[in-house]
Amino acid sequence: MPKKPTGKERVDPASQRALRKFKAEIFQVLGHPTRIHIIECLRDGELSVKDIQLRLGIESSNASQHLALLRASKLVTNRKAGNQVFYAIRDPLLIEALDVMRRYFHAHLEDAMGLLRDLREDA
Amino acid sequence: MPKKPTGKERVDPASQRALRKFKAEIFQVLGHPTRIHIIECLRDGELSVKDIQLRLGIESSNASQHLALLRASKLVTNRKAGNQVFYAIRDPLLIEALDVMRRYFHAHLEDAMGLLRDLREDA
DNA sequence: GTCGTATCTGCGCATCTTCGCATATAGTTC
DNA sequence: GAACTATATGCGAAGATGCGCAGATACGAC
Repeated sequence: MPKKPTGKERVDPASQRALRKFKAEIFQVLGHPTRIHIIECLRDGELSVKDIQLRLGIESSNASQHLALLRASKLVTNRKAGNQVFYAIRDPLLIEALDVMRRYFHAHLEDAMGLLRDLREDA
Repeated sequence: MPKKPTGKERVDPASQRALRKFKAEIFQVLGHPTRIHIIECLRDGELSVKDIQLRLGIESSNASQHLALLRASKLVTNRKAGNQVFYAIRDPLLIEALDVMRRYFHAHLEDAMGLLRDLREDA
């Protein structure tokens, strides 16, 4: 997609709308603490649903529902192995993007919650 | 503050939970097409509410509500100038983060193609 | 086949979101 | 002061979301 130095690019407005909707859906999927937690757990490799459920301390149905959302938005992949299903982050680019977001979060933590000034993150 | 001196976790779980909640709130604010649109419009500089409302073609109350959310989450700043209020992106780091996300979005545009097709069929 | 475990899905309920309309507040101009 | 524009806020309805529980499905062990 070449960029035109002219003022306005002529792109189909419907496509623009659809692209924004697509972006918003991705962000919305990321917009829940449990799903953030799941993705953070998957950062270092795949996990079974049971693993995730135990780590987060949630109902299995709840885990399933969140995983279904992550699956539907193509953020994760699922691999069936015998009795269980293993989930993993689909594209390492997502991790990279989240790392940049993490820089933003930490730069503005104090704005939103001054109580957590002593928060540290292990790299 | 309950801390685990095990060496495995260096941050207490309550803070971790709070941090995830904070991240989720930011993502959720980004998780709406209208707010995505507003931020994209503000990319190149500040705009008044009226400008935004006209560009997006939405009710002024609707614009105000979305801007209130962006304001509450500290993603934008608002500057009152006489009769009107100008909004701007607060931290260029957000733009940087969104650019990385954009790379992710474009890498997975195929996933969005289904959306595009559905939208075209509606129109 | 039966039993036990892992995962998913349907349902009901409570809560949150989003929109437009109406109204309120602030600033400018006369 | 009145009249006008620009933003913000309250309200209510329609829809979306999240949770736990119960039930369904799939797989392995026996």
